[in-house]
Amino acid sequence: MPELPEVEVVRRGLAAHVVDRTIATATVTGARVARRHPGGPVDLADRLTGCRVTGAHRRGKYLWLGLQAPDGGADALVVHLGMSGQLLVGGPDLPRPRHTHAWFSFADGGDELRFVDQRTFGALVLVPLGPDGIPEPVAHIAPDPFEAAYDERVAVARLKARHSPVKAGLLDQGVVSGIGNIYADEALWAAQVHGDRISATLTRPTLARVLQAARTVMAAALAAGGTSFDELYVDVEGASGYFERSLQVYGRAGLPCSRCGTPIVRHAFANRSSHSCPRCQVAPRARVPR
DNA sequence: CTTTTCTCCTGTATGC
DNA sequence: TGCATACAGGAGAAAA
Repeated sequence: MPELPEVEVVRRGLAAHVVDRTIATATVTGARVARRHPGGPVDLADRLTGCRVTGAHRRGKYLWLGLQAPDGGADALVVHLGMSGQLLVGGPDLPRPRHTHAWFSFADGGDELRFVDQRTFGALVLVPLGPDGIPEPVAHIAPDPFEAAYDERVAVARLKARHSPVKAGLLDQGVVSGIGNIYADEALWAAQVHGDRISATLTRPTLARVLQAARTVMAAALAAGGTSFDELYVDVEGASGYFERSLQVYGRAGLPCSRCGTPIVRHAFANRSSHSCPRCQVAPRARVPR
């Protein structure tokens, strides 16, 4: 997290607050935030200076700002929020939050845009934007369920080809993008499928049901402004969403399943945790090593 | 080639 | 009170 709904909330904020403005100065502190940028932090800041922001875009959990460079070239500032990244707008006279790793002022003298990231898994990259409109750092992930380019049959086929737990497939951004640990658990609960079931052993209609559940739950979360456990997951003005109160399994270990009353269980999954209803979501028989 | 594990990071909660 | 440890987890590299 932040996952697709939270990233989309941020994208909408950028569209409202940053698009059609021109960057006057750019500051990027430290190498880590620019570690994916070939030229490093100084090059990143230099190339942002004077750019006009032409649009705010998203695929899955990746965001990018379309940019018109002073020389007329089309670039994209690709942003991944990682675990704790935030894009916040704030007046230039207001103190920047702790863990602000980059900030941009605009020629109109209005609010700055700040990239704040406590756990530093987030990253910024500036790349040329090709004619297909998808920046190179985003090209390796699959479309998310809200894009016109999304094809459910393709996503089902990819899941059907995997010999791994279906939850691992949902989390693989090359299968379908935008889903993280929270919405994977929520989608599997809604579809009444246990995440440890081997993807290839599930029927195509079942896999389609899981994907549709993921889309439905993420749409509901977006309508609620996203999920916010604390101040880390907020929109560009720092406001929290309220989907947390609608979560059915994530973070609800020991609490009754809203469908059947059985206590929700939490269990280890790939060095993470999964949450499920032991009655609604039947676990696969443990594979016995021999 | 596919799948799993490891690693990056900091604030908060928990246990002794 | 102080210190060690666990946990949160996206995604790419490394290992299996």
